[in-house]
Amino acid sequence: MFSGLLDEREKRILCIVIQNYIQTARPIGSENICKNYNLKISSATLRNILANLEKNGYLMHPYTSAGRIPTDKGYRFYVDDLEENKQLSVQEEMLLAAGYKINKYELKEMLMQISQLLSLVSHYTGFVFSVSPEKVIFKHLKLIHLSNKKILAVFITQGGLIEHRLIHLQLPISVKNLKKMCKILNDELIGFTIREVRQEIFNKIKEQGIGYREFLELAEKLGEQIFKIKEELYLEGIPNILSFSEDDKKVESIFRLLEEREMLSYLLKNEFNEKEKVKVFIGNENLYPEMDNWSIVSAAYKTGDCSVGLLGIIGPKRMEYSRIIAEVDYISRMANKLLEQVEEE
Amino acid sequence: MFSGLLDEREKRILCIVIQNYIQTARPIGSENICKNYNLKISSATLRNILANLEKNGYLMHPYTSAGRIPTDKGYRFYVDDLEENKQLSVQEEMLLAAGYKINKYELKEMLMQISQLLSLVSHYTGFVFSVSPEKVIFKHLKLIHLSNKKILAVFITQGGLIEHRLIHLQLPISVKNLKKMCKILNDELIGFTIREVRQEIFNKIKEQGIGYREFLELAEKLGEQIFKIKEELYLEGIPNILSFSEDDKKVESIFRLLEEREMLSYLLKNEFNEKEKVKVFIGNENLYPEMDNWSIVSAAYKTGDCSVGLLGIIGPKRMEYSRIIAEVDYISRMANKLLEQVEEE
DNA sequence: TATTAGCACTCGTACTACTAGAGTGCTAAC
DNA sequence: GTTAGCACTCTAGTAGTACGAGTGCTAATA
Repeated sequence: MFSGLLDEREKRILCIVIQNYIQTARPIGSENICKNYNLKISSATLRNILANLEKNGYLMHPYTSAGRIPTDKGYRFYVDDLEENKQLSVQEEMLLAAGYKINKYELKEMLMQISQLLSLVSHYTGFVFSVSPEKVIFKHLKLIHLSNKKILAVFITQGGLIEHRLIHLQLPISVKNLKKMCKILNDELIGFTIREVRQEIFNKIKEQGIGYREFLELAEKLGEQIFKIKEELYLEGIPNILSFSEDDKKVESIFRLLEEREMLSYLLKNEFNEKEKVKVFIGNENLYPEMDNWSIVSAAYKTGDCSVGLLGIIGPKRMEYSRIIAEVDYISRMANKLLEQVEEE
Repeated sequence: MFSGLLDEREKRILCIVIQNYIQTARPIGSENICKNYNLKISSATLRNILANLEKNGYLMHPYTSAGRIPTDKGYRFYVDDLEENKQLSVQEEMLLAAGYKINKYELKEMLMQISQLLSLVSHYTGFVFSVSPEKVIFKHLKLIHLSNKKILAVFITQGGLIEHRLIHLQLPISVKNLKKMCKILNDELIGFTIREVRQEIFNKIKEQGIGYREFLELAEKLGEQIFKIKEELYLEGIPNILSFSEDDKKVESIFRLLEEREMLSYLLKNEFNEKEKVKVFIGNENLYPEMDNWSIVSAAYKTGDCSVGLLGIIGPKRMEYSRIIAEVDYISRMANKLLEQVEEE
């Protein structure tokens, strides 16, 4: 028996060890496996196999006479092996479809609700990480004249995001001029990303040569105040994750990590390109030492303008991957469908 | 020495015990107090005093030969005693004033930033609990015609809250009719609370006798979709609270409690009337058993229309009350000032 | 060559026993 | 009212021990 690939029996046993550990959070030993699973081999043979799996890095044991627990490589194998049959049961799917009404009227609220849904069904912590401003495309701007010095600006992106802001001007502007300005901006800026809009808006107005000072002021303030969307993170079900603190008290560092958003931003930018498949990041695969005992199951979602965000769940490394992957997969597909609808309408 | 009120020396010693416990999280005994604080009495006298304080319910000791720790009543005394000189140092005040730029352009974002600020300076978990819809007063509605069947509705409350929503109609509506509808609603609904608006909007349109079916549809959808604001809770600095889990793992239950919002809603409705003073809720004073080891320091804030919300921090019962009270006080006054500005402008 | 039984060995957990020390409460003297 | 002295109590920490789960190795077996 040389190292390298695993034969069927080894796979089977590896999966048993992992599933057992996921369920019980305890190491399991050869004797116990023999007793509980009807493998037609003795515990001695099993020990040989386990030793081999350990030699190849799939398992480890915390001390000499403890049973085996999976390594990250072990989990990785398990998850990859699983990935094919990640299907929700019909009941679950119906439950998900029927049991939750997502609000389609406001993108932000919708994202929040999706993250709630993720937490609800997974029993871990759900997150939705919104799209980065480089990818969001401007569609339409409305400037509403509340008074000569008070303008309500509302813009809509191609993905259906709506942002509003109250703008206070130093120099008064007339209704007529406001309309003019609005038309110019809509004509000039359509199709730009929000970041570009922010950079260009002042110049566009200047170029037009209609250099009323109030135009320039408004353009400047619009750029500063409204075209300034940022990545947002919706986290729901935080208490769920707390119940898994188990051995170490590193939960705190996880939340610090999440609050910084850097990690999710990194994943979004580097790990998800076009495909919208569910991806699993196990323990140290996340590159952050704080994530040592945790895994992320996530998928990208697309808004109407093809910008991408990230959604998924964070849970302990020993999570029920098969269930969770199926759930995240389902919800991400649901999210994409919902977002398409927002766009169409 | 009969029970009842505390004399100066007793007060002094009570405060020493509490401060010590706040700093070290350990019981302290008579001998130690004598050694470290220059009281001109022996440890035996001290023991008599401590026993007396315990008899009166200000202190307790977890077991026979442990030192004393404060009870809720003890903390309460300490905090009430403190309340007078809750002043921020000049440096701190300047730091707070200079170090943080609150965004004044969007109420929701502002509230979120305030809660971040609370967490940042207190090192505990900051919260801002927004106003209940019964108290928010309608000011202005804009209906923006995007297409015949697609309306962007934006409304502004007297407190400066802006809400928008995209409305999809079954029956097309013309620009002219939309304007008409908008005018009617603005005339009829000004001064109502949002809850009332929601109840009345359909009737108001009906009463006008201009019963085009598209008017009724729009009125109905407006009521359903946009005049539907709810209490919101901004929580920041969750990791901070996790580092205080100490003895028991009840942090989880705290967060479940917070997610439910009921407690804060209760406080807001029952404990804060007109005055905008900082209030401290210690341990079981909160009525929720989960709060046993935690305290809330909070203050009400007012938006322009005199509706009220709650802000503050949640931290371990043994927190640095004097510092925290001063900070919450300062930030709540700052918030009120900011909100006044929003209104004025 | 793969499988198995047998067995010595390892190490962590759980339990017990013991000690040191911190702190109390009481008493009697000042 | 204050203080010194002292017996008493209880915890935290340490050490010792027994148990048992599990391993890894060896030699026999199919």
